[in-house]
Amino acid sequence: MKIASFNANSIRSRAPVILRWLAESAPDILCIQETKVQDKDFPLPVFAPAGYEIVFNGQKQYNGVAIFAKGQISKVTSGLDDEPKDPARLISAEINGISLVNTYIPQGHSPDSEKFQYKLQWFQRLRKYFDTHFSPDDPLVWLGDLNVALTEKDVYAPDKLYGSVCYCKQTTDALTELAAWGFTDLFRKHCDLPGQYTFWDYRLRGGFRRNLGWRLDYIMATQPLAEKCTACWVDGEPREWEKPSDHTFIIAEFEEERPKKGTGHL
DNA sequence: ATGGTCGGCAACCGA
Repeated sequence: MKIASFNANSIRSRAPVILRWLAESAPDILCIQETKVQDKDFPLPVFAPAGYEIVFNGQKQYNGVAIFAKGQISKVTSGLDDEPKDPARLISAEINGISLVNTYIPQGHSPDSEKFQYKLQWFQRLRKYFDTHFSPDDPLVWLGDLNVALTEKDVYAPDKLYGSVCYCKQTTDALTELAAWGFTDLFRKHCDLPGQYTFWDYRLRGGFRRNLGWRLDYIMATQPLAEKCTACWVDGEPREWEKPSDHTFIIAEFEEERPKKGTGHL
């Protein structure tokens, strides 16, 4: 069983990339952020041949989240509980007995801005959301573009970049504290290497080739699922795609539930 | 090089 995450930066523009990746990687679940499309314009016919059930919640121009799944999707909700709910930044569902929370956390603009305070509040509100709806004992996956690089291994130039909205004390503390609710960072569980990124700024010349990246996209899981995770890796070369992008895919693999011996018919 | 390039959408905002 495989679960993946991808910031599409426009699902309509990135559709050919997503279709090809789905065919190659065959995830059971793919969560997408920054679809940048209103629900009435979501390109369902484009993705129909891939054979996924799709749920989504978007808005005009910015944000937007979606879940693709091979299994049946149930209990779909959007947004945080309190105002502003930000329904185009959080979509939750249940698939094959697993709860999923797919988030696109605010980027923060600059550390001295109101938008940065809003970003920090988002982590506080998300903790309340987890407290209200889940227990750390539930099989729960929280994934998406969290807009935080957790440690010096997660950015290309930690000394130079420390203090930016996606890598500073407030944001790394916010994510560390929220993860302490009961989540394991599945990528870090399996790989201790620096230089493993999911985002490269378009504006840096040769940024991908020079690996001037950030690890901003995560697959987090509670203990019952984290212990079943057998691998987690970043996948794809986004500057080489037919529609080059600034994010790449992250994917986690879990043990299949196997029928127990001796319980079948002879 | 304290820069620059995308996407949506039609002048700029957001990343």
